[in-house]
Amino acid sequence: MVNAMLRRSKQRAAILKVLRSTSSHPTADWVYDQVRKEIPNISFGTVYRNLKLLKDAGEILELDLAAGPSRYNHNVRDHYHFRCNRCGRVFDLDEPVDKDINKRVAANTGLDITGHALEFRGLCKDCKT
Amino acid sequence: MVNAMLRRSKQRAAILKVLRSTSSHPTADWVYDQVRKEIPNISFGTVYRNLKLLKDAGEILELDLAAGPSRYNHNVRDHYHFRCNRCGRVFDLDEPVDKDINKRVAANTGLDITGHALEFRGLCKDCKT
DNA sequence: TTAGGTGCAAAACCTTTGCCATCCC
DNA sequence: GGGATGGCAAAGGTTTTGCACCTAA
Repeated sequence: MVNAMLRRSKQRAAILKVLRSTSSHPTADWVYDQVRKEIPNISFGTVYRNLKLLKDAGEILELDLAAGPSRYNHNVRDHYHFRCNRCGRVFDLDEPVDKDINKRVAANTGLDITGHALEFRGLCKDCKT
Repeated sequence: MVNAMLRRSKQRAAILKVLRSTSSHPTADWVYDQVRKEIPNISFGTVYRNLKLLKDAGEILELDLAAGPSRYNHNVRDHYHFRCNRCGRVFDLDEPVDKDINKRVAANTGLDITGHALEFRGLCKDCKT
């Protein structure tokens, strides 16, 4: 519950270094491969444990767009989502979809952008107490 | 590759009915539990197979916000992401974060909104050929 | 000294797949 | 009949966890 004291370890330092060396958002698997170049016998458990510790300590971010099992929906229109932080349920939102933002960001970045996904977070009506 | 012919089956019909009965975005596990009330001996494999078939047929959507393994990032500022449709890599974007949109959507929906995640899709510079 | 950290391996989860019987067209 | 579909179970990929041994403070 309370902040556990984080001790130094070369494994954690190496993991952090690898993460800071890239501008992409690697998977645990990729981090493991990279760190093994420096610490050949590091284990997967250690990588996962440290990613979790670093995340809890606020030193890194886990891409929460990729959280939990797949979810399915019969609504095939383009739309946005809301995910409740407490119960985890996901609902459709009836908000207008911003069709220009793809072009704006494409112009700014030079990337070839075909779409976007937007998910809001908070408490749903049931969980609001 | 070509559209396989979709034949009728009571299992697939039941799965679709369950999905259409809810406004949330259930997991395969939840769908399985619901469908079992009607078809007690349906199997998990059938649920997954049909979710995939229905998705490929465009009848339902898989929430692609929850795709693939977790990804980690040392950038803890609030920021948006770009995911390449071809190579799958994820990058940070240096676009301004819209801080007002949470309030706007909260006002429209009555939900308690604390944040949002925005991810753009397309082809990265390396994959653009 | 000692609580936190590691390596290893097993387990837990979620999803896919192979096999063969069954059903629909 | 023959290809699509289903049930079952095994396998696959990702993440977590228990345990005995280390190590930083």
